[in-house]
Amino acid sequence: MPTPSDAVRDAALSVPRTARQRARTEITREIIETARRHLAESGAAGLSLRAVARDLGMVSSAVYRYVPSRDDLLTALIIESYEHLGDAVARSEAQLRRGDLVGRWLAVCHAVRDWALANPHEYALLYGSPVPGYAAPQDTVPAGTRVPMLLMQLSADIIDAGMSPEPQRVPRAVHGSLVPLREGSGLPGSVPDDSIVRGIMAWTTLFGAVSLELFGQYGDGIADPRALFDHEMHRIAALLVAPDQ
Amino acid sequence: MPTPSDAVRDAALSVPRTARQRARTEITREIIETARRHLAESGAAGLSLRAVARDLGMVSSAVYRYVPSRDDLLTALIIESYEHLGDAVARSEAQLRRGDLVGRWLAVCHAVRDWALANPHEYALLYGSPVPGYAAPQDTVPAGTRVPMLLMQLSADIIDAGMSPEPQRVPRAVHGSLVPLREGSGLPGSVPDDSIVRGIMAWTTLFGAVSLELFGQYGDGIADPRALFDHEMHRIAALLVAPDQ
DNA sequence: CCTTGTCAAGAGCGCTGCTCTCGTCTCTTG
DNA sequence: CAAGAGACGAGAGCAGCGCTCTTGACAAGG
Repeated sequence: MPTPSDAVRDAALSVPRTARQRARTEITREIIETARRHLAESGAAGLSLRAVARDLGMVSSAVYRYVPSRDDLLTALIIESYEHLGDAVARSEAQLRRGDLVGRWLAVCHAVRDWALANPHEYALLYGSPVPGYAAPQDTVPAGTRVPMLLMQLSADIIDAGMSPEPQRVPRAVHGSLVPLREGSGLPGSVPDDSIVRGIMAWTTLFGAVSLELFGQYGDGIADPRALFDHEMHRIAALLVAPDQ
Repeated sequence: MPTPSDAVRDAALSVPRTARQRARTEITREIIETARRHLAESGAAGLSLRAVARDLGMVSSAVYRYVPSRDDLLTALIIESYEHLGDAVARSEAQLRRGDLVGRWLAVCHAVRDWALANPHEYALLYGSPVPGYAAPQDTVPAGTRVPMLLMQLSADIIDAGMSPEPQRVPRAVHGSLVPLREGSGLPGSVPDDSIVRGIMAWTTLFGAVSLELFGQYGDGIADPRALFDHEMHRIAALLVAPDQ
């Protein structure tokens, strides 16, 4: 008695057994794929289970054999999109010399921005207002932390290279605030609070800049958003690694 | 022959003449008010013209005499929300001594965050993913730039007080990128590019921090978001005004 | 072979945004 | 003051949505 939730999971793992099960995971994958195409074209708000079914030549009720609900389909798309973004960023960042810390930071920045510009609806789904009530369940967390994790690794590398800026004192309350993050991320205890704060602020500014641009907050006030973005991220770089090179 | 768009505008201006017109602006205002209540409770996605009509004891088609479409209603709510946020921020910032530049910056930060926490759905409507296709027309621009304008004024005051940090060199492309913003904001030409960039980055980090927290990107990694936010904004303060006090 | 379980299809419920018509009421003009 | 022009509320209706339930056909396993 396979439930639709199982189908979504199996489609990701893709470990079929009988012909029935193979067909099942196959169709589930097709549904998610078609939904991803619709998402890219019309955005999350315009994603319709019925339209997806129509595209696949099946009737809407049949889709519910494979997907429990529209929200679950969106959740699957969220996870998939996080992975796509994570892949794009990791791929871009991996091309640089490990010792080129500033270069790696800038690579992450532009990879995020480029991906967001290429996939605006997906980015909006990930980082915009949470659409379906407050859907985002625990399933999306591991995928969603990939980019922040990558930045944490970069922070650790900066420390190892002895390129950290003069550590700044961090208030007691902030130290306590970071405890669950330390535990959840497996960050070595030797990383000082100051570095974590710097990492968070860098990620915050990166996210903020991309979102402001993509969500139209600049209006037509900024002629060349890429130039501004690049400059901003260069300035943040000075926050992350000491300028003495 | 009053069009529904006129009704929405008149409700804001409220200059009635005949009894008919007074009733018209009155009802239009009630519609927007009820819609704002629904927005606060269920979010933009859950806002239904029919539900608003039901709440007002009228039939759905009657609402269309006053509001051209759901998107226009949302646009009206966007403008109203921008004004509310702008009021809250301006009120909070005005309470501080003009010379207390860091204090004014922090007041703006906490006013934005407090308002966002108190009105999450409104904040999501303003700064989250643009819901209705790409609605946000020109009407929302003046209201939407209130907070950034306030920060621009703060930047100008910092310069006037001679408290600006050592100006940093700004690339040619970035200078050009800022031209339309200079023209649109009536900023005095004496304000250097560097100050504008600092202002944009401050606004970017403020916006990013509030959005990351409100949209659930911190997960449960941050125990005391307010403490972290306050600390981050203090650090940004050092970017805006020279630490020599 | 035959039972069990999976499947696609269709009908249907309640909701949505939006349009059109119709009878009524009000304001304005002759 | 009366008559025509215009604004209005109510209702029916269309197409779409998410989702549920029933029905009949098919395949898998005992």
